[in-house]
Amino acid sequence: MYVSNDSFCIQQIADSGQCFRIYQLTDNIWRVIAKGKHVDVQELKKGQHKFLCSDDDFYSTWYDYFDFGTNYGHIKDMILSQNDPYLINAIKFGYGIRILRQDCWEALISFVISQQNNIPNIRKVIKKLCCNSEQFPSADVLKNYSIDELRDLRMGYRAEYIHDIAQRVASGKFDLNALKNLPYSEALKKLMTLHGVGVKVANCVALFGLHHTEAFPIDVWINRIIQKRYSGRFDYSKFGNAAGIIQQYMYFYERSLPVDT
DNA sequence: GCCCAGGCGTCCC
DNA sequence: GGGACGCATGGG
Repeated sequence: MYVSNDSFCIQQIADSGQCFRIYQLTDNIWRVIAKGKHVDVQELKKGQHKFLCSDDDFYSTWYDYFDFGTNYGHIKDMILSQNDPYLINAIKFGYGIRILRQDCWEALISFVISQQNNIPNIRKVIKKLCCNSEQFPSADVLKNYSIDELRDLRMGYRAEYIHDIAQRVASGKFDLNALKNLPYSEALKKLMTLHGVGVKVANCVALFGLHHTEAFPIDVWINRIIQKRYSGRFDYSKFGNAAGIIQQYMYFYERSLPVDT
């Protein structure tokens, strides 16, 4: 299945820090694991990819996952029209970034693990959590792990959070499915009732797991950008539903720059 | 040994 | 409501 799209780059998405289960197989092929299965994606040249799967599989699974129903060209044009030099450079650099439509549960657990952690390590822990399989453990499976067993997966102090969240979701005390019907601000509030989920993690779950693209997660990198490039003030709310996408362009671009620039 | 990484809960004011 | 602090782990 050939895909031609100027706003899609599998390498950039793999390195964008929004998902942790895309693995580089060769110099131009990446394996994407999601929804209990995988697809290998080959970059032929800029803006042109080959999905190594059937057309049926592409349209029933991966079209939605990679958010191909959204026109990122239009979103970029809207952002570019603001004439913000930093954002212009960020979009030029991260032209192939998109917001994936990930599973909410996986996003929740992944971003609890992500706190005070670095991306290579996050990927490693999640891989162990999945027992090297393509199936991300459900709440029903995770609830049976003891805190010590979770610690053995090198989660550190986050093991207690994961344990507690798995109990609450598996027991139905926390209704993950109900989250999907809530508007952004209410979903955020609900998420933050979970032990180990603060403002940042809740926003990541809202953005990557619930596709609330007005969410604007602020981690150490984004905070640094706001301090360094915007004198401590950045009004992301003016971008509305594009705020979360802008956040990804900024995050991806800043991390590519050499220090002290 | 130090500092940093897609932070958060707790304590204290 | 804000500021300091501890927290596991791995890499530079």
